[in-house]
Amino acid sequence: MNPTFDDELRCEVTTVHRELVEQTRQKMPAEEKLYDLAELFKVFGDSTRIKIIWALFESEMCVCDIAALLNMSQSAISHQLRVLKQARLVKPRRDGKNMYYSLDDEHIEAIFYQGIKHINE
Amino acid sequence: MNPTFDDELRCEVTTVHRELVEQTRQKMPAEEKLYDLAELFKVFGDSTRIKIIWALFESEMCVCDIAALLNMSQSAISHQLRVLKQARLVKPRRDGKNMYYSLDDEHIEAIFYQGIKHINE
DNA sequence: TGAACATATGAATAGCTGTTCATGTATAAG
DNA sequence: CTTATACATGAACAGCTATTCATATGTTCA
Repeated sequence: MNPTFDDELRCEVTTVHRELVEQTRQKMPAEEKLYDLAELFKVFGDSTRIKIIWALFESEMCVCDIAALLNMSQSAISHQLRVLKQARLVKPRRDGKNMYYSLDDEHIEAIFYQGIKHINE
Repeated sequence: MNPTFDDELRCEVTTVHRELVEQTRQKMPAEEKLYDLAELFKVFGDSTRIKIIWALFESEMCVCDIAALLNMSQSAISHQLRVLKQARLVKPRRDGKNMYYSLDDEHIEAIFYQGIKHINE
């Protein structure tokens, strides 16, 4: 069942550029893609996670190293590592009692680099 | 006053790689930079704002166009445009009763492109 | 000037998020 | 087997956020 024209262009006010809106609607990526993109950036949108990732640019680290580096509790770091792992941004490696985490994506640096360029303007 | 060695390496557990932690600490950007970076990504971390930005890749649009395109209220869009404006990601242009918004940053596309590459893996 | 339109904004609220605390699980060593 | 260590995890809670609702501001036109 197609939505009606009114459904697609509902707006409290009346000055809508119908053609532009229709064209843009058709060029937009699937709703799900845009949602996933927002979810990815949401993961980057926390300074603790940003710090963890930046630390891992340097080297893989165990949980306790990261906790000491950021002066935060082991539990807090572990929770955040789980978020990063679920987003497939870091991956764990067990060595005895320690879990070593490292970056699992080659795009992160490019994303951060562009972000830095923006905030430096 | 320098913090003590204990202050810098506090961790509930004991296996800390002191040298690595110290080296990494010195290579980390200033706390404020990392905070600002997180704030920037936080702006991208909402699907409504992602959709607005994506729409503006196509063309500048007035508030009502965007509201119609996303089938959301004018007020909701206006609030989000304010967030984007404060982050210096969009800029407004008045034409009569309408406010036209357009992108105000050339890094956004590169950031989104890398993000898309990650979620497509 | 007054009415209609387009947008902005403050208050309120429901839903989400990051940390802490307590506790569970996995590994190593004696 | 027991203990200690390193990490994970569930519950709880405080703080934040995105939307709605009501209303204000700014612009055009008659």
